[in-house]
Amino acid sequence: MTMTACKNCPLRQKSMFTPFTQDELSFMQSFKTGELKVDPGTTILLEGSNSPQLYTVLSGMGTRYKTLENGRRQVINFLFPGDFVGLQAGIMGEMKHSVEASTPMTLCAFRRDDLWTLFRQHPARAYDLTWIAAVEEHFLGETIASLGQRDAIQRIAWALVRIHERLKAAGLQKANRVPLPFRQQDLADALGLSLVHTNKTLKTLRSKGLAQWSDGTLELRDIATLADLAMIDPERPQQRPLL
Amino acid sequence: MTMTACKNCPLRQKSMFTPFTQDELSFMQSFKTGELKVDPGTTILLEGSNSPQLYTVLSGMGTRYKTLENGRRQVINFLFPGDFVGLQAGIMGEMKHSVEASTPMTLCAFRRDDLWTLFRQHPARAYDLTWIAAVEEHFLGETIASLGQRDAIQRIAWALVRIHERLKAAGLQKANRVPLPFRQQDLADALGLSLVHTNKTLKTLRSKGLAQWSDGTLELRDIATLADLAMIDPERPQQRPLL
DNA sequence: CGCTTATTTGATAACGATCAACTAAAGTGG
DNA sequence: CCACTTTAGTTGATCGTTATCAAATAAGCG
Repeated sequence: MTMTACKNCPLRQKSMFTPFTQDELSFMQSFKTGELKVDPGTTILLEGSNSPQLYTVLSGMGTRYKTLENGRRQVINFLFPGDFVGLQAGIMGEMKHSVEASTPMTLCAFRRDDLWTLFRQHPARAYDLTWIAAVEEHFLGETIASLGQRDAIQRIAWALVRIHERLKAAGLQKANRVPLPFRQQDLADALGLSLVHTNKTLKTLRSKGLAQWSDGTLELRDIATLADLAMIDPERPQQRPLL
Repeated sequence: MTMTACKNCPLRQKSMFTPFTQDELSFMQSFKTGELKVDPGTTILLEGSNSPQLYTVLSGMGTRYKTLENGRRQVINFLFPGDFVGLQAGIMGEMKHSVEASTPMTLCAFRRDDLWTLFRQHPARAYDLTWIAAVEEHFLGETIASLGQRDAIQRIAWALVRIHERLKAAGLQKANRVPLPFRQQDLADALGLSLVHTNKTLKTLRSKGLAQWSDGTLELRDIATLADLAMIDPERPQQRPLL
């Protein structure tokens, strides 16, 4: 397999301050075990399973979710290009949630067993990984605050703004439009709202001229008002500090 | 300062599989910069600040929370002995939440700048840190599922069972009783419920003989029924897999 | 002994869930 | 090629869980 480290790999993105050494590059090549291409609807990782793989999303989008005993589904977050998947399983030994593709996806696969080698031999990459974990933890904390303290319209405004930011950062924005190939049910499950109420709330935002989401495309027409509605503190783009 | 690595430090707890080397022990000593003792009500870390410190909780309890612009407060989680605090600030450069002591607390303080040294010189400890971050991320995911998919009585049952488990693991259990020195308002803010409804729901659990929480002590009388009520999948104790 | 904080309880209101039905688009198979 | 099915989105009506308001009790505490 001829390859350089994946172009969209977060381990690469985060490395702008600490460039790869030749040794690291060759290690990355051995760390990567292959690319995975999946169709929409495919379950990439299954709750309770013991996956030997870690992944990086190279393209496509998906959902990370838990299923409760009563059948209800909670989408923990959406997966976008550049996201890292499976660190929990990689490090804890068992998946605590499932991952499903919403679009065709290509993923960069790593061997879990190589994680330890990474830590031993490439502390800068290990630090990158922990940085990623810390950033993710931060977003989960914000999600908790949304579910706990925001009402329906605030939650949806918050989600749309954050998703827009994320996709913009991933370079997928064109004139305030970003691709958002999920169903309303997915957003509802992410925000703890019913499908019906999610639909009606989206209609409200639409009729107010704030945001439009249809045919897999999200367009934010008034980000300032949306951010204000959602009580979002203007967040500087995440950027890793120099070591 | 004469010291060994703190007894309750998670970096020590998690190291049962990879014991400290003499070199590491001496590093831990230099890594630790001191102990912090604070009174109830003290804000240990403030949202938006740029703390140069990381902490480990040695004793006492506290809350980790965010405050929204409208003044509402979301408790992200409770802090118990053994918990690690400030990794986000340590690695991202800025606190995204506040930390406040609910009881007198003693904390073990580390210099943030030493984190990188830790990664470079002690990969096993760095791996421990990432393990901790992954476990925390898992719990946040479960919290999201609770806020999104469980109703009031399920949320409270879930929280009480999880808290009980956590305190038991910390060795604070005595005959199904654990210390829980928080206010009902804290639990309400953690679960996204109003104080009034939290109070009424606790009463329901009490009258059903399932759980009793008063005077800072939580007693679970019927854990099986509570876990069933909360739809908790029986979770094996978190234990780090061998490398 | 007033003052504050935490808990408790009842009454009322509202936000969002649930139920039901309909439209539109996209397969699918005979 | 057209019934038939399935999936996603939309809308209206009703119900219920939970928030909000109000007030009372009780426990520290200067």
